[in-house]
Amino acid sequence: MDMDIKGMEEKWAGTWKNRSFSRVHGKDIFSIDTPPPTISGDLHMGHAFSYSHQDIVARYMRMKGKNVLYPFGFDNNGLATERYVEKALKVNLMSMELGASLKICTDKSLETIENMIVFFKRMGFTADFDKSYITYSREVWKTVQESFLELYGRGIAYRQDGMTVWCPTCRTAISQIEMVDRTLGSEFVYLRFHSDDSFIDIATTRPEMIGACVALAINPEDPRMKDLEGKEFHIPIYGGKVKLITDSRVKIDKGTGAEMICTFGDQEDYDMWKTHGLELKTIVDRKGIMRENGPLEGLRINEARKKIRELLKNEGFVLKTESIQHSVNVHERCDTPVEVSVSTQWYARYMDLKEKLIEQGRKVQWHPDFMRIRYENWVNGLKWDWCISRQRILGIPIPVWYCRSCNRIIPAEKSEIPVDPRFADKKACPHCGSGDVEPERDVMDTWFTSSLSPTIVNNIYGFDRDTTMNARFQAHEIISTWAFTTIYKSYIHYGKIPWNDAVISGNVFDSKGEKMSKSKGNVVLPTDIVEKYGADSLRLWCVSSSIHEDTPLREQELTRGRRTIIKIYNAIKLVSSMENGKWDGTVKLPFNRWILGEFSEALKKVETAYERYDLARARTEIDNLFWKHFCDNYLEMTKYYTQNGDDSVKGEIHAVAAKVAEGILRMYAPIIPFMAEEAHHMLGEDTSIHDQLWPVKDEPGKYDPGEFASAIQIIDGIRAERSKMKSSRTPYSGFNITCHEIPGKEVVDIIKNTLREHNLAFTEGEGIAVQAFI
RNA sequence: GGGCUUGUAGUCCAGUGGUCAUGACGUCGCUCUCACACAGCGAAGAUCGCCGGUUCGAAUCCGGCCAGGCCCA
Repeated sequence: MDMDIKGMEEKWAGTWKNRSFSRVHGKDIFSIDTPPPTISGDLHMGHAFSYSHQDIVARYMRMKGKNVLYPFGFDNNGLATERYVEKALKVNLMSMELGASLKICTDKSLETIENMIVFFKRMGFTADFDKSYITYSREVWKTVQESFLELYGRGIAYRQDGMTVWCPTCRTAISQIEMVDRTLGSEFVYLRFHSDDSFIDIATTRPEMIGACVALAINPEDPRMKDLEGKEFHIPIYGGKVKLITDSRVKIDKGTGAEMICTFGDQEDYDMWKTHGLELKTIVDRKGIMRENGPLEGLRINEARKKIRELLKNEGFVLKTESIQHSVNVHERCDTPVEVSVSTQWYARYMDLKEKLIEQGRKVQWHPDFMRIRYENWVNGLKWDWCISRQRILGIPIPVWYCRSCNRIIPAEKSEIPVDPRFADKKACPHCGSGDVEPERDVMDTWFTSSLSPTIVNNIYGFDRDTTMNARFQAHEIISTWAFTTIYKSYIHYGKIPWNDAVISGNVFDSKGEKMSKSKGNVVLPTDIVEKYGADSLRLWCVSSSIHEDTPLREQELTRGRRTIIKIYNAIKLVSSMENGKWDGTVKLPFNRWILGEFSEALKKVETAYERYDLARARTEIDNLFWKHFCDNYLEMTKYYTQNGDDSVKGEIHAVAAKVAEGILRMYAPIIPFMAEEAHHMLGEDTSIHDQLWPVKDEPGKYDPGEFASAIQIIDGIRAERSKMKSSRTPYSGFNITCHEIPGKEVVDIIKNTLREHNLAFTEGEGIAVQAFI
């Protein structure tokens, strides 16, 4: 009979829709720091994948009697949401009135969140959606602004001129995350700079920046150094002089081994400028137009580059040009090479904390452990403090004002927050009393918010805000952002680690192992998978490889998952049809003792695997117990005896089969909550399996599955031999079995009855061999 | 370019020193046996990325190389 998986799942999803699985009182708490999904569009397989892992662990921990704190949030602030809203509603937020665009963003994201929750519940996720938070909310603002104020008060958050990356096409500041590397063809121009009595040759891809040249640089190891040290060189075309400086970052073997430093051609220029305290000359505006009061005035960058090359050639400064391929940072959205400039930004200081942060990272248990190395590499490689301000609209406002009269920063009072200075009434400067006060218009980097997820959760649930959570689940590509900033914030605020365990997950790929993306057209929607295979099958796919592994979405895994569900349904149907009989409580039948032994051993392995977050292993062990031991062998053996046995035999089989079946279902329950619940009810239960506890093991050694192992081997051997005979259409009347120890009559009868082969002859000998005879 | 990581039958995955390398999907045989043909039983299919080293013995440890992924430059 065909099974209606979809109908079954929807029945239970309906039952659970309005119940809460939340149980966060008492002491023995297991808390999960869940990633708030970014509100940026459709649900994707990554959501289904990583949230399934968390839900499986949450369900397991509940069965172990833990009070599971499984909070949930949605991240609806930041650039990703802005873009999503702009695209979905075809609006330009930056050109609208601020209040209106914020409202549009909030409304649209709330609508999207509703849809996400519907799907998450359909997946069977048991997070505490009733109490879920959104990052763009007053409650979260409060936590985040408190954090900012504390950092400001302690001098950790500071305001300074710093590098900004601009996209001249989109006319906006962008973050490092939005840049991608492109290899582009370009031209290396070799130029000669003269001093009064000497010269030096440099090579550059950006000759148009020569008007912003503030120094020439050479490696300190360079042999030309001793002749040229301290000399000043004339800037071609523009006049004026620049000094030659030395810096080990200049590569001796690149170009001529000398560079011109301009403010700013690229990030390296910025680094040099900062390190050596050079002058600032700005000649490119934010639209990518030259503003220099020179020959290039008013030209676009590309036009300026052509023109300056001609001018330099005509004046005899160009030695040669060569075509090269080099890597350029471009804006991922429009492919325009980015420009670097300087603007005033807020920073959070951590360059002085590297060692401490590595130490903190080592207190966290990483799963798998090598993810810790990625974290440490990141911390070791940090070069600048964290720029936390963003020139966007949808973000948590930085709660400060500036006094125009005494130029001081006025932070919000603790009692004022949450506050949006952009809308707050103007106030008088507490320092000089002036009413000429200007609000900060920048908002914070979304990671400044995400980094506080444990604090946000602790606040919502009324725990001390520095409470260390049990486990963080997150993907590996955001170790350097989310995991890192969270560890940093926890250390700064509380001197503690945010969680004991960090469970790192991989990405979802398409069936060919490639990343899913809209442009490739290989996106598979989780909702479609649920429709076709069911949520349980999808959850089974989620544990088809280790959590941290990048996992391709393969049809075959989903097929296998669906087969598992159907198999469970049928096996449980058989068990539930068994007669009750009478049983005195002692397990006498050898196959009953055997399956109880196998069950106990599997239970131990599955438990260990769950504890280690090794969900794939847990699933494999349960599958093996269920399919191979329980269905293929155990249930086959019971058939003869449930038909022909007396009442006590029937009673014993029914009791053991039901016990093992229920135990298997409980082991499966965290992974496939729908089928487990359905089957639990088929066995005559009227409670929910998800309110039951983890099965208790029999005392070790009570049932030794090894006692029956040779019987299983003999059965396997006869099956193989019989199949061979039938395939080749060779007639046979019985089997000769050679084995090292001939089983007793009871076991021989079980073998005979199971296989319905009654003509078996046993001989003592080495190993186990089976041969058919005519 | 650097760090981390992965590379096992047509496909996906398990296995971290020792009998003929696990399981699944697919393929092929046989069987519609009273839970299940969305099944059962069986078969074929792997030079365990390549090269070298350690070892009595390596898929498993070490080194190098090649290819994919992620992060960073």
